[in-house]
Amino acid sequence: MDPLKLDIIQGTAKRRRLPPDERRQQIVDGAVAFFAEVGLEGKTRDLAKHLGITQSLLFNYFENKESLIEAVYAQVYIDRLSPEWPRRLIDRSVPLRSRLLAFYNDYSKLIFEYEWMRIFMFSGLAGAELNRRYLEHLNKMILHPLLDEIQAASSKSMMPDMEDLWNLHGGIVYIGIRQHIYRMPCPDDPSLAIEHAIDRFLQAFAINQD
Amino acid sequence: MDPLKLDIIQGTAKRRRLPPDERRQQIVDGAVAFFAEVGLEGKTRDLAKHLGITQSLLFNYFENKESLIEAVYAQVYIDRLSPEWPRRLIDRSVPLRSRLLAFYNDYSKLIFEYEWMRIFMFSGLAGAELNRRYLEHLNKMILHPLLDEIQAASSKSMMPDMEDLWNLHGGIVYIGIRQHIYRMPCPDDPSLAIEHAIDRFLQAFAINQD
DNA sequence: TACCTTATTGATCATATGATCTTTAAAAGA
DNA sequence: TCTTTTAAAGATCATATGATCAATAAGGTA
Repeated sequence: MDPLKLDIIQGTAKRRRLPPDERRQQIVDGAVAFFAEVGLEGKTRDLAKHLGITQSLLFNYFENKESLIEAVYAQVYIDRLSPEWPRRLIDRSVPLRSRLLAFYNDYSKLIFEYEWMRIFMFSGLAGAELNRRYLEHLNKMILHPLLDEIQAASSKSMMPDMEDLWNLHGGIVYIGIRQHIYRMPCPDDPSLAIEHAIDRFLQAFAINQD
Repeated sequence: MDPLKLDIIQGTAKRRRLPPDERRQQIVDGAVAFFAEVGLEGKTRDLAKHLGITQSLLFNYFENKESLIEAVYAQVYIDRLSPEWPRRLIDRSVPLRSRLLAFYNDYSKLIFEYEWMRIFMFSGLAGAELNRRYLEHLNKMILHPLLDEIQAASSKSMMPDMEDLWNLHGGIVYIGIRQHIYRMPCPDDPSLAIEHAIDRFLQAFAINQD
């Protein structure tokens, strides 16, 4: 076991000086894990204990609890939506099915993480502005272009609308909700379920599934 | 405006005696609305203010905050899963599609309620035992029988598994999540989206959609 | 090694919070 | 109208919690 960890448990840990940037990052990392576990109303004393530092040290790096949570949000939300996807999703040199599979397999790897999933849900329930912005961004940069692609590829007699696409999206995201919010047993690898969901969707709109 | 409500706002409300059963129910109803809004860590003083009573009165009716939350859980969870559905879902005198439509239209009416949706999510994140039991019950009494029905109706070459059914279920439930957790604009009536999702599902498994 | 800078600690404050208990008064019955 | 019962309020307690600040010591530097 890490000797520092052992010292913390035994209460015999010596005071350790870290460069401010490093300590700050350590606190944010710990806060992400901590708040993902217990929610954003988790107590600063518990977080400090979890980190093996004093509670007062937290306020040396963050003005108050709110700004610490802002840093947690930033760490969790930043770069979740890769700027490459909007381009790749509309690249018609690649079959639509391949694009959908590639996107949702990448995307699920990101959002099916314990910390992301739970902090997203906690912040959503709390009505966080960042949450709202994220969903608007997802809608505008991913889902709308995607709907255009799917509509372009589908037969005119049965075009999907945005609500249909949300259904595809929601069915996939729900795997992560089952796993990390409800802690239900789930497949280790969701890619097969994702593939099937995408294929059912494409089939319904008579889209070539080669 | 309700004169009592006005009195509460103006702080001129007179003390009102209610029969204990009635007051208790009033507290539980108020607590459901209150905790759905702010989460289970909402403060008893805020709840009391919301109800127009003193904070101490809460503890006249509930031993502690935990037992009040238990009462909230009970009110929200009890009778959500009608005992009729397991029977109706396996009634093969009715077409499978009709059974699915009837079930999910009924079910969505129940779970797409603001209070239910949010308290379910709050309690899920908190790891409440009742939440776990509810999902096990849903799995055993609804989804498993449903899978049997769908498998019996589908062509042998492509049978859905439980993960496929969770995908259908999740895609539908996600409408409520978008609406009440993320507060996104959603269709007033989800029945069309539900119908389309069910039809895509049935089509994929070559099930008669008459 | 001695010194200096400053990261970290420990003590402490003000307020918030769940819970308790005595006092008050609303409503029913004599 | 007076009395009785008890629902409800008001005062209060013990602890929890976010935040502050002076004291301390780790680790680099001369």
